[in-house]
Amino acid sequence: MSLNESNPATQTPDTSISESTLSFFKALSDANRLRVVGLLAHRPHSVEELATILDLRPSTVSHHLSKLTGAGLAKAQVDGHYHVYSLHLDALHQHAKTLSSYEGLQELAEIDGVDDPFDRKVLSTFLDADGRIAQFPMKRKKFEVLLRYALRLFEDDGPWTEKEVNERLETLNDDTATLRRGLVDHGFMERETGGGEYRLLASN
Amino acid sequence: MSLNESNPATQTPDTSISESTLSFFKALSDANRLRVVGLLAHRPHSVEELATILDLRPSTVSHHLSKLTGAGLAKAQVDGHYHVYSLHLDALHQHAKTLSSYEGLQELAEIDGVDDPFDRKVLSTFLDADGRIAQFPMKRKKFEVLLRYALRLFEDDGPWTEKEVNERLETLNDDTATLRRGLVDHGFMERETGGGEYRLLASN
DNA sequence: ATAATGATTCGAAATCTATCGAATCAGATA
DNA sequence: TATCTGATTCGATAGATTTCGAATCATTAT
Repeated sequence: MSLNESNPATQTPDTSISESTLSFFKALSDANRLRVVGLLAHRPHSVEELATILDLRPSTVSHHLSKLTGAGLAKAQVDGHYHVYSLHLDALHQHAKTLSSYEGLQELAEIDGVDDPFDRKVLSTFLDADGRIAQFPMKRKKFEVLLRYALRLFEDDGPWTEKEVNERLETLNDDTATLRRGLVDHGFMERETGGGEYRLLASN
Repeated sequence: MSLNESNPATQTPDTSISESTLSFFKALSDANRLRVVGLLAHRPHSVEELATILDLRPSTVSHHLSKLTGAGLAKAQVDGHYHVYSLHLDALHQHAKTLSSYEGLQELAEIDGVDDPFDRKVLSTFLDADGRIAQFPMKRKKFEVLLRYALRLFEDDGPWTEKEVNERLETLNDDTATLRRGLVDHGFMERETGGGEYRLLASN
């Protein structure tokens, strides 16, 4: 029993992974594009040249080049009506470094859709490999990062009973009371005065 | 006018690129597989665990893992009836190095279907980026590597007239006489006594 | 201005890939 | 031995990718 199963809010698709890493590998996952990179490593080439060497139509080469530039691997320099493409080494070296470092690799499994570097850092510190909260941080600011992380369990329309809230929070940590009180005290949720049900506050 | 156009022998498909490089990038060109790598970078996981975390069926995860192991990125350790997968860092570091070094990148455009390391070295030295012979080596052994490279222009059934032979060799170097004589003198081709046409000798 | 050339975009066809469920296989357990 | 559980393999399907040719753009040449 883990995250992601009966819970609608955890059905997050593959929006994880620094989008750029994926497009980087996708760009290099085709034989012809690898050859293009090899050719550009020798010297810059125009689209037509590449088309002749690779025995492909210019439109096809253009398509490949757009994937490479999209991944930051190549850049075009317009000269006359030739578009001369050359390699852009920065992206290559950066991703090569990711592959060489252990931390870089671990970040590939980082939490979905979290862009802020501070948030990523906090989450990678306090979540275990299964995405559960391993330990609560002392600092208020870090605790709030975890609370925002917990909010993704409540993306459907509320309100929810305390029992429902607890069930969802339990996928993150057994100490549901701390989490539930945290959500209220830090202004992410409110408890209705009437039935005592919970709902989200705006701004989320 | 370059290699690869009206010539049947140059219609070589994408058999270039150290097959392993391509499968490496293909293995990492999927969001879920990247997440698997990230998870394995934290600690080894069983198929079932991964399936739960990623919210995929075990059969799907199995499929992904077979791609990763096929690329040398992961390896399974059978324990009980659990298959515990862990990262295999060697492949990662090796390919990361390819990406960081200029020569490594250039080899991505290396010549189709040449496996022998010595041959690859010679060809990368004496061919230009378009696959033409930039210069003739002095050493007999290296010259023969180029002659074997030239043989791929004659994969259809001969014989060919001297004019036809020259036309094909011209795609490699303007000095067709040197190449043509080389092919004969080193025993790759023979000239018929009758009509003077050229044909291949066996062993090729 | 008109034509020509190289590049890109668009739409369509063929191929490949990710994913699932069902069937099978292999240890472990009763 | 029979059964259960986790892993793999197989077949099917929906979706993505590669590739082409035709149409369009932009820039140079006539």
